Amino acid sequence: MATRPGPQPARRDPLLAAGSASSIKVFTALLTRGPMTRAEIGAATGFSGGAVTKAVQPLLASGAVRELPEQWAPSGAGRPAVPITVNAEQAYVIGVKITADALIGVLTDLRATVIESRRVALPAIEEPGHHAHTVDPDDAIMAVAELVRTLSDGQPGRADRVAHIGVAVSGDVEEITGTVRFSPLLGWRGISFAERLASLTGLPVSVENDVRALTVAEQWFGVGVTCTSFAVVTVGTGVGCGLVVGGELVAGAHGVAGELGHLAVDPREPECHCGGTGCVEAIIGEAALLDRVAVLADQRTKSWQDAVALADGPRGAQIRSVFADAGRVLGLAIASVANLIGPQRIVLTGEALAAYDLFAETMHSAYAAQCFGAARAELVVRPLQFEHWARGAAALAISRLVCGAPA
Amino acid sequence: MATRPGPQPARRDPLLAAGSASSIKVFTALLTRGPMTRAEIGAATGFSGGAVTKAVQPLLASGAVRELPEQWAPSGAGRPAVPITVNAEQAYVIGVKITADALIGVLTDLRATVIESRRVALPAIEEPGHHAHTVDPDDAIMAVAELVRTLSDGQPGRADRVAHIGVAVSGDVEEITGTVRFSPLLGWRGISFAERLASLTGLPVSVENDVRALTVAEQWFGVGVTCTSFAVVTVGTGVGCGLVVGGELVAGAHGVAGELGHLAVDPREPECHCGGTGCVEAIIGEAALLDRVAVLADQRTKSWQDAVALADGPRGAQIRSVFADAGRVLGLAIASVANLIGPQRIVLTGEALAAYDLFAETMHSAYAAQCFGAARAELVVRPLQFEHWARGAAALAISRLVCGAPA
DNA sequence: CTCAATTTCTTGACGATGGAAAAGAAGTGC
DNA sequence: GCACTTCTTTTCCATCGTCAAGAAATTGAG
Repeated sequence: MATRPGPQPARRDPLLAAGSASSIKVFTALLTRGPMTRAEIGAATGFSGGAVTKAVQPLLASGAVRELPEQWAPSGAGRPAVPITVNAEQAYVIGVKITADALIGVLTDLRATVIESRRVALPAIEEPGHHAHTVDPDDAIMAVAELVRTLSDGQPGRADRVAHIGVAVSGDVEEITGTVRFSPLLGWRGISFAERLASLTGLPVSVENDVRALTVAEQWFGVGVTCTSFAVVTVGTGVGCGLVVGGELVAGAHGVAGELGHLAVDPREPECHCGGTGCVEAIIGEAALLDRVAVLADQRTKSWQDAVALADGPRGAQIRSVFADAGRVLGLAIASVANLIGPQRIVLTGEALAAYDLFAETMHSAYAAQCFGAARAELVVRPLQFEHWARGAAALAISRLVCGAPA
Repeated sequence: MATRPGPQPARRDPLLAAGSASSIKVFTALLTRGPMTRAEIGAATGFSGGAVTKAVQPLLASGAVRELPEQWAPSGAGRPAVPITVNAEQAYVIGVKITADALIGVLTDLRATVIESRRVALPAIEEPGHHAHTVDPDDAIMAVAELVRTLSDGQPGRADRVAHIGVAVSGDVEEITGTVRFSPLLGWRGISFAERLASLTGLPVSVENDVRALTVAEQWFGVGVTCTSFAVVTVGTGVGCGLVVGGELVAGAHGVAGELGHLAVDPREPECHCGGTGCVEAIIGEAALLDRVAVLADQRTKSWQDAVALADGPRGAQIRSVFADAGRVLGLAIASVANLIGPQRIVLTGEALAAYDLFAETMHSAYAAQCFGAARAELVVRPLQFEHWARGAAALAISRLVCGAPA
């Protein structure tokens, strides 16, 4: 293997280089559960007071956290508590989501608050015999590097603070090495994405499956703050699912897990592209559903929004019943997750939420009916903003930055 | 709450009372991975040599483990290694499985090797309006206590060594307190089983859901020895599933998990007793399947064996196709587990394996077809002996005895 | 037989970790 | 100012596990 020339992978990583295990624990607690006083940190982490003081000291010294002018303290009797907060702007991360036709990139602070977001179109290659267009991996990597540069240079001095890049790709990703094993959507196979992007940008790069990245975002900054066991269900082009059990993201022994889209729910349905029969995705995935709507409306539909719009037109009743039926299937699929894993909560998100009003009722009732006993996890519906996927990638980057691991 | 009189709950537990965390780790490694030399223990647990020595010392002193006359060492150069083994007979446990019409109890050593097993019939109560008979909980507890006594007294001196009782019950069990929240099969609701049995026997008692107990057995003495992520699928009266993810048994946020029997796989099927539609259990559970066979054979069938026998009689072809169809559904259900969790292996067991030959082919092909990509976990088919459920309960007792926790 | 070489096991010093308890700090309420 | 409360810091200590040195027990070569 020849060493690739170009900017060295600088590895600016060690944000918490001085961090002992307890310091990292305290830091992540502060990062995810907002400003807290030392006493609260102790309660939240289970550490004794003394241990908290010891853990906080190096964090203060390194500028990772700072004390707040105590203002908002409830000020009862006793010595006033000093709230401590993470210096969220001490470092930035960039998250990029790669879709078949565009890149979406966000620059966020350590709390995953989006500071700037950008979308750039990707040139598509029409491949003969392939119904969807695919993306050239070299083009994509160059374009991501360019996008990273643009986001980094948005403000003077900003570039120095960008500490990590997270990339979210649909498909099978080997997270340790940041290699895209296989992405049907993009037509990629065995692309050493992280390595190549790191060498182009000089920054550490983490690559993950998009649904899993979104799940990491929930784990750190969403329902995971109060839950050790939850699922994230996404419905859009595909139907996916990220699982956190016992506080840990479920990776799957062979890198595959959360393939909710390929549960078999109806033997009458035709074969799915995966080789299975009656797959959820083959019924309520974008392609299947929009096709069905298009046939009824006698008009091509390119997005969930289009389809929703048609539900008010002629044959609206039939179109609405297509959505209602999809809602039922989705409800059953979510119930399968609840029955099998028993998570505390299930977050529902994805592009299909544009049609939420059209399928909510049947989804909820099918879900409620199919859930076994007490398995009925609380459903959290999370409408998807266009940069959410990229923010998931940013959350991935933050988690790597804080906890270390793959680069 | 009046304190119940009778023999005190003696809590003979502290088998490893002197056990520090590392000692317990070493002990469980020895228990589950057989005799090992100190060097091997170090490799297996990740401890340094010194740490192993220190951890082993108290175990040797307390008689928990012993050195073996080194015989079987591969004897290369260097100081010969001394294999160390758990004193499996230093303590016994008793595992009891409660079914609707009988108790099955086993006495095992610490390696879950069955030393003696017994089955006693339970008097059934016919309840008006209830299609199956139920069991009076008081009768059952008395009968279990009696069974424990019988197994304990099988040999002089044995009773003193019995250290823990595990009980496996179908249904919803709160393991912490050993309370049976709801068992439809037995018709129980809110029975403080562990507490009452402990007070009757003077021994610590752990109660668990039967499928989960079987899963603990696999975790400690089965596939779990080489796997940190696996599923146990049982098919019999019901269809259940125990999950181990990241080395931890999945309990479910509300105590419910692994309800594989209530995945929806076919909207054409009638409603299941759980309120869902197209549940796996309503298609291939004992009741559903035997009914279908009975109709075809024009003859009542009471067990899987009966049904299998009929497959050679008149209308055998049709009966065989019933099994084949059940195999297909089972294959899809198992694939759902594989697709969602991505375990390394899936253990298939349960009474229905009596009919394995009749459904194996369709099951395997449906499983293979429905598994998404690399999710195809290795299937381990584990024919069920009649005391396996009870041995699961014993494994539960061992795990509690060694790791502490609920009593 | 003697002597390296080798591997296993033991021991003791050391650093890291985190808890308990006491002391100190900084307020409130009277 | 004084008691009282609560938060934070400090000090001391027990535990844990690594490291390095050395003791023990064997093989195999000379």
